[in-house]
Amino acid sequence: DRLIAAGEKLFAQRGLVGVSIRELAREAGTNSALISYYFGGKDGLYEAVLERQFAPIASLLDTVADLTMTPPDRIIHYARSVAGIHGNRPYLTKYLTWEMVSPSRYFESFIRRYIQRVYAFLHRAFREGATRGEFRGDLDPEATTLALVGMLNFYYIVRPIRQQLLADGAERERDERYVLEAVNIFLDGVKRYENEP
Amino acid sequence: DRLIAAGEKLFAQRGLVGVSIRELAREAGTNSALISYYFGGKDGLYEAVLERQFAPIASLLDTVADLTMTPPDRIIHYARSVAGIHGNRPYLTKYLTWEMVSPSRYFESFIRRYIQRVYAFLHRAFREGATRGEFRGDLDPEATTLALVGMLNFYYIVRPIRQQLLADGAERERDERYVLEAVNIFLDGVKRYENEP
DNA sequence: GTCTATATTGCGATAGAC
DNA sequence: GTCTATCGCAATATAGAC
Repeated sequence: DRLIAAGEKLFAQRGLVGVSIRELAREAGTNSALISYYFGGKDGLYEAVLERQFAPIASLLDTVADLTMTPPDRIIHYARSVAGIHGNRPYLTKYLTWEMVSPSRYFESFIRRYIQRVYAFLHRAFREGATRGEFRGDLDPEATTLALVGMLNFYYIVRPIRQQLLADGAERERDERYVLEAVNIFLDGVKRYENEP
Repeated sequence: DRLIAAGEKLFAQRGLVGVSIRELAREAGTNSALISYYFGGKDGLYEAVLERQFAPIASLLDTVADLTMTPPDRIIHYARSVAGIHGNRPYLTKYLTWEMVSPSRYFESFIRRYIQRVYAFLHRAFREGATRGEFRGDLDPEATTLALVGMLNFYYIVRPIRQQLLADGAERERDERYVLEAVNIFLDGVKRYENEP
């Protein structure tokens, strides 16, 4: 549907309250009455857009939650998946950020759930890694989780600003290099000392 | 001025377009005509609020840019300062995030300048640390800078969500613990290997 | 300086033609 | 199913009383 495509673009740029139904209709090449007809109003279109944006995340969380992998491998796999998701969905970070800075009425229903699943997955990996002696035992799992999630997500939040500073193509490759380097730093900082008891 | 105080609170919660001058006037206990009288309109009030929020940052950047310190100490000092600033200015992260997700017309004028100064400071610390042999020589300074800034700033972005998950007081102390632990992980991940040439 | 009252514009939603 | 026209409302800004 062209209206959803228009919504994905405009809501990402200016948020739910920043876009009018007339703009949405113009972008989609139709009229504003169809938004009410198909989605019951502007909020309904926004909800449909959110669902489209977050739909593939659940399945990728399933893939990454393979507990036969070692905790460090799980984290590396997770980080690579994050890069893949954001590569395919350039607006996803925008929606996450919009919903964190000013939650819509749809935040509680499923965005919060996605955040909790990611958090639980990483939290568990850190606890298991510490038990198995792969990670330092003195780390607070909550802080460690937030540090990793922050390193990875903030990169995509500042992406538009960064692109203005360093203009050129090959962004996809640059994103992958960043994720690998960040995880590298993180895992070196998190791993068990050689002489730790 | 009570209008600025009202603006700091409401703009942080719902952004520039999400707040009406009537709400601002009600929050300040006056009427909406005074916003135009004193600030020339809603945008002018928003600009005044932004200036108040970002004013103390420049001086703190000066403090932290003491080049007699070693690069690792500079980074620790910077991280502590970040925690201090956000402790005193609970809305600052909101304004940074709002301006990153949907830049207002004031973004270019001084928010971008603040970002560039922080970036330049950290970038320089990493380059010098690598030259002096305190940090690994194979790290990309840009990625390293973004990883650290992301670890620290993302923590404050998700702070409201985290507080709902883990309800209790003593937040200030928890913030400091997080910053110390994150920097610890980061510096361990970034430091020169023992047997590196 | 501070207020009320109002002019003007743009919003979301909908009625009704086709 | 898609359009135009419009209703009712809330937005910002301002004129003018005090």
